[in-house]
Amino acid sequence: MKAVLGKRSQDIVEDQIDRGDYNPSSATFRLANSPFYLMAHADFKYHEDMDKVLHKHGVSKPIYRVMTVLRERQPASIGTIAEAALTKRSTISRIIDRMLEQGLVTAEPNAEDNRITEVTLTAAGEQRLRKLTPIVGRQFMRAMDGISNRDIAHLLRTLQKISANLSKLPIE
Amino acid sequence: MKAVLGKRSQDIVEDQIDRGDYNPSSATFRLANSPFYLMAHADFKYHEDMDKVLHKHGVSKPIYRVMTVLRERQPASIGTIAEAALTKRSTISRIIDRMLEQGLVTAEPNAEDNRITEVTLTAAGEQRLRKLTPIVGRQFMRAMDGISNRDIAHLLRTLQKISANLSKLPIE
DNA sequence: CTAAGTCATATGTAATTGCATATAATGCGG
DNA sequence: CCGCATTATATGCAATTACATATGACTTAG
Repeated sequence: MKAVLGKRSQDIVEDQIDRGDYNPSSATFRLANSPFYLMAHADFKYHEDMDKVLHKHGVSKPIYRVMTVLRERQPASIGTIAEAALTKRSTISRIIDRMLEQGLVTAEPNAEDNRITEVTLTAAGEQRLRKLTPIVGRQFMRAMDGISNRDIAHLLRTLQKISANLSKLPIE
Repeated sequence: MKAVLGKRSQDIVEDQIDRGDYNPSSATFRLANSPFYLMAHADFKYHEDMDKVLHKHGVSKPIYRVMTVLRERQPASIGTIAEAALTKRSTISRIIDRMLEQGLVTAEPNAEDNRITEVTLTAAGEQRLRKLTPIVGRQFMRAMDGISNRDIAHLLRTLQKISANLSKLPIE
């Protein structure tokens, strides 16, 4: 593609052609400048410290994630939880087993469709979650130190666009 | 902190106090507006499709991640790879075993310090990586569709700040 | 120069996850 | 109303991961 008058060719390359260094297929690509690597890195560090604290309260990372999903919509089916928690259904099925043993949730068949298992937080589950919330809140504040709410809003918009793009039909 | 003349109090609250809805301990918090959930979601979707394609080429997600680390610095020790690949050392040790079986890497003890295992991509490993690169590149372009390079640069800066914050001393 | 301490990796074992499949319930075409 | 396809979950089994610990190599105090 040729440069257009009034717009530097560099801009055209950067904005519309190949994403330059950002593209993992670029010769000058570096992980430290890769959006997806940095997302994974930030998410990893965020949970790394937190998991240790959560474990002291008998809650693993996947269990915590299921609890946060249930906080928003209850009751929820195994499939719904799996999708929201980014985990396979069979795995969620077993995580719910562990949560049942701990008395954190109940699991009842749906009255209208007996195939569906409806999972609900128990009072104990709700209480456990409330206990953990401030810990997670502090970690969040720590992560966002020195970042304006305007920048967080911008981050959200970009991440939402990326998620939406990737929910369209896949490659190949 | 007091309001400063010339700055609306709303800005002060939004920029400096409690992060409002973004904070996981807020009563109005929603996963769909949570930066860390969205990072995990975007990263998950990004790899979900890609892994299927990579598997056809005999490369799993962790193996691919190790290869991208090695592309940047070679040779690299088990510990170095583990840190960069966000995976435990013992796990990397076994992943390298599998890569050795596939002839993707060599592993030699460091001449000066015999404890260290130096891992290097073989010619076959380099070739495999080159073969996969355009596939990953297409997935990246798909993810970033409709997002300007300016926004990507902004995203990077914010993610780098978050990572830096989380690399400081942990909570509790 | 030696013994204790530290460091890097490897490995035994247990737990977790995912794939493939089984089971059971619902929906639908005829 | 029947049988076949589909859907939701559960489970046997294999692979992966992590924790705890072992092994071997370097480092350093004395």
